[in-house]
Amino acid sequence: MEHPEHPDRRGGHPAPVDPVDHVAQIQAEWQRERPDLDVSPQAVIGRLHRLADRLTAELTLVYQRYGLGEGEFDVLAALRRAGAPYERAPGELAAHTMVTTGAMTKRIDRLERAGLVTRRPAEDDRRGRVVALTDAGRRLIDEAFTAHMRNEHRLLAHLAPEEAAALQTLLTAWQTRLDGTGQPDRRAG
Amino acid sequence: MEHPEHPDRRGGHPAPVDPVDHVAQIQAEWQRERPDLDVSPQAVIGRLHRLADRLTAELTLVYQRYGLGEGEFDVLAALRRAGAPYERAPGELAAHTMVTTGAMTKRIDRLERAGLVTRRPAEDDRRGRVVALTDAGRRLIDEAFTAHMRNEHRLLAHLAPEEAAALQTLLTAWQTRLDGTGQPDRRAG
DNA sequence: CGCGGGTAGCTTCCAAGGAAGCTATATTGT
DNA sequence: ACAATATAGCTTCCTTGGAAGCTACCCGCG
Repeated sequence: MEHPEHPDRRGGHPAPVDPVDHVAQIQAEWQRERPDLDVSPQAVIGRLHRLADRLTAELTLVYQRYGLGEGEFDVLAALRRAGAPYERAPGELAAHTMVTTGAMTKRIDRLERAGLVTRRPAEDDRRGRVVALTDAGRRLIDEAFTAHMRNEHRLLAHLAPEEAAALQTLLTAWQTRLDGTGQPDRRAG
Repeated sequence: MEHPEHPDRRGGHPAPVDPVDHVAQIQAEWQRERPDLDVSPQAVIGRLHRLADRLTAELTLVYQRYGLGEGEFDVLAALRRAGAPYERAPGELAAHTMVTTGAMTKRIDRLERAGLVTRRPAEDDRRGRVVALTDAGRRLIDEAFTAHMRNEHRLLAHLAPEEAAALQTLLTAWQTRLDGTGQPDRRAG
């Protein structure tokens, strides 16, 4: 992406934080180099991406404290959310967590190896499998999710309640409208 | 992540779009399973992530039309933005695009193989390298970036100007405040 | 009954980055 | 001047996920 989007990435030695505002600086450079273009959308889209990545980095820190990656956390949370007996089919989990079934197989592999979930054949349909939280898995995700929510509260506390509400409204509206008429950009090159 | 966050991922057969609102549904499930927790932050953080991923998916479609991945697009854009003669050190590019130098090496490898950039030794410092856009590279990124901005305008058009302005303000404020006092969550377990 | 399409999960291969360490070179302190 | 340290870029290995295809199985229809 041109993106001013793309903030942090996670580990490594990526860039220092910019003084004024990285996005604004990038816009200024484009202004100079391509004065024929109106790059104002970057102010929103770029900042949205940077903020999302920043938040992801913060949230990931908590997952790590429980020995979980983002993917594993997602799966455990989906199982926990399902309610007792904390079971779901791999395909359901894939749909819920928005990854392919191939990715889900591997996530479950890791969680099974860690003793956090079990995998057994489904009773009715012999193609099917049932993934279930173990006791250790349930305890872990309960603890981790509690810490996760504490963390989200902490992050959101930087906004006043009205600001948070306004932000939520705008995000929901945009998403909804994209889903609505949202045909992708079809124009040729 | 628990995340309602994590929307689309890109390819594959990930989930269908939810009727009401995936995030709201997830919140309801947590409400039932963990009534002791206040999961309201998900309404903002989750939706932010879902929207960001949705936008990324849309933007990626345009990069693909030019045979570029997100990473390559970023590098070409950073070089183009630098102004004539469109040159930068790999380390600068890594910092600008927020990836490790290892990732940058590989991006440059791909772009060099595609004939879009060249790599030559720096004159003053014999450890250094200079990455430069080729003519083909400059032409491609100029075209691709034009299409990219068209695409961003299209996506942003779903918001009224005042909405976009308000969103930008909120995003900037949040990011700034996170950068400010933003110590990560240090609490143990 | 048994054939054929659809479905579920898994496997294999590939793409892209991060982490850490290597090499060559620059810089700094004494 | 020269040893110690820092820096630039690259390389290697590992992780994660997507793409596509495989196998087993279900189910409906002739």
